[in-house]
Amino acid sequence: MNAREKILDAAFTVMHERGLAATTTKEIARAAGYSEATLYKYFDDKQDLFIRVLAEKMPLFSDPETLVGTATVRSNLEDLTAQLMRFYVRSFPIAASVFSAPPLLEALRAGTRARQTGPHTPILSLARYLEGEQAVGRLPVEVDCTATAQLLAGAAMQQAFLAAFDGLDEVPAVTKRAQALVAAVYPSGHAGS
Amino acid sequence: MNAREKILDAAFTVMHERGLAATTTKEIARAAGYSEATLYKYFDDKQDLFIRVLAEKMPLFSDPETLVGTATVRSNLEDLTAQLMRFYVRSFPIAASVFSAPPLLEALRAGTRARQTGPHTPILSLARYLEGEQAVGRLPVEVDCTATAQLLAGAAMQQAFLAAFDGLDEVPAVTKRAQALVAAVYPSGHAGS
DNA sequence: TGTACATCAGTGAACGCGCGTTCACTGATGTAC
DNA sequence: TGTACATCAGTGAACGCGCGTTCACTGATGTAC
Repeated sequence: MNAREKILDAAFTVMHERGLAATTTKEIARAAGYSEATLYKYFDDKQDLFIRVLAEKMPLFSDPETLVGTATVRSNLEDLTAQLMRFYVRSFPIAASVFSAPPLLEALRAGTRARQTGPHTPILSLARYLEGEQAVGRLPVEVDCTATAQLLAGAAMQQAFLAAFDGLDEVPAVTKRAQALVAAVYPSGHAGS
Repeated sequence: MNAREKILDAAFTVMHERGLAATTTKEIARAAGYSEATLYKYFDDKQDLFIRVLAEKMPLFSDPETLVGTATVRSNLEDLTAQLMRFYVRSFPIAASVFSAPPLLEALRAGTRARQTGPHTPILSLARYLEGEQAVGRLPVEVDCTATAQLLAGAAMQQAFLAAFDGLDEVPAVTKRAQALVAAVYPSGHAGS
C-alpha cells in the first residue's frame, strides 16, 4: 500500500474515531505514520484530502439487481433492509458530520453531480430491485416501488442514526427489526410473499 | 429579549447559516451584537453555549395525541408525515453536524438521558398516535404501530436529509410525497381510510 | 564496474493566523440614610 | 433631595495555543556513459 492510500485510510479512521472537528492534519499524519508535510505532496490541502476520503473510502451499497427472481421477495427485502442498516450505521456518522462544514458539503455536492452517485443511490437501487420483481410478476403492480424503497431505506437510515447517536456501532437486533419493517410495508396477504 | 436569549438565537442562526465548524465565538458575538466577553458572562464555555442552543432552540415536534378520532386516519397520517418532513428539514443540518464533535455528542446524549426527550421522540409520538387510533377502533389491530411509525418518520427524515444535501430548505412537493408514502404503508383497503 | 548526476519520497522546523478565553476596566442603575 | 457606595451588564485589548501550510533540506534509488 502506497503512501497516498495509507494517508486516506488514516484520515478515514481518524474521522470515524475522533469526528471531523478533531481530524487535524497532525492527527492524520500521526495515524498514517508520515510527517504532515507528506500530506501536502499528495493532496492540495486539507479540504482536498477530505473530499478524496469521502469519494474513495466511503462504504458502498452494492446494487441488488442480481437478487431479482431468487428466494422470495419477502426474504430478499428483509436481507436488503438489514444490509441497509449495516451500511448506514457505518457511513452515517461521517456523512452527517459533513453538514458541519458547508464548503465541504458544497464540494461534495459538485462531485456527486459529476460522478453519478450520491446519498440517493441506495434508495434507487432498492427501487430498481422492486421494479425488477414487478417485471417478473413476483410483486403486484399496484405497489409503488419508489415510495416503498423510500420507506425501507429511510427507516434503515433513521435506525442507524439512532444507534450512532447512542454511541453504538451497530443497530440492535438488525434482523428482527428488518423483518418488522418489511412486514409493515408488505403484509403477508401480498402475492409472492 | 435579554442578552442570553439574543446570544442563543444568534448562535442558532450562525450554526444554521455557516455550519458548526464556522460557528466561532467571534461570529456569534457579532451576530448577537455583543462583545465576545459577554458570551462568557452567560455561558461557561463554547461547548456549554452549544449545548444550550441545542436544548433550548432546536425545533420541537408537537405531540399529535389530540388528532386521535378526528378527520380520517389516512389524512391525519398524511399531515403528520408532511409535518415531520418540515420538522426534519429544519433540524437535520444542525442535528447532523453534531456528529462532527464527539464530546458535544456525548454531552447531548447525557442531556437526553436526563430530560426525557431526544431524537427518538418524534417516532414515539407518531407510534402513540397510531395506538390511539387502534384503541378507538379506527385502525386494524394487526397494524404494527412501532414499525409503521419508524417507516414514516424514517422516510421523512431521509427525504429531509436529501433536501438538505441538495442545499434546499424544504422537501420538494411535500404534500404529494407524504401522500405517496402513507399510501404505501397504508393501502386503501384498510378500515378507517 | 565506477562515477557523476538526476529524480524522487519524505521530513524537521518554522511560519502567520485565528481561535477560545480572561483580565482589569467602565459607566449606568439601584440603594441607604 | 443629595451624597456615597454597591451592584451589575457589558467591553477592549491582550493572552497562549494549536491549527494548516510551506520551506529548504536529506538520503535513497535510478540512469548514462
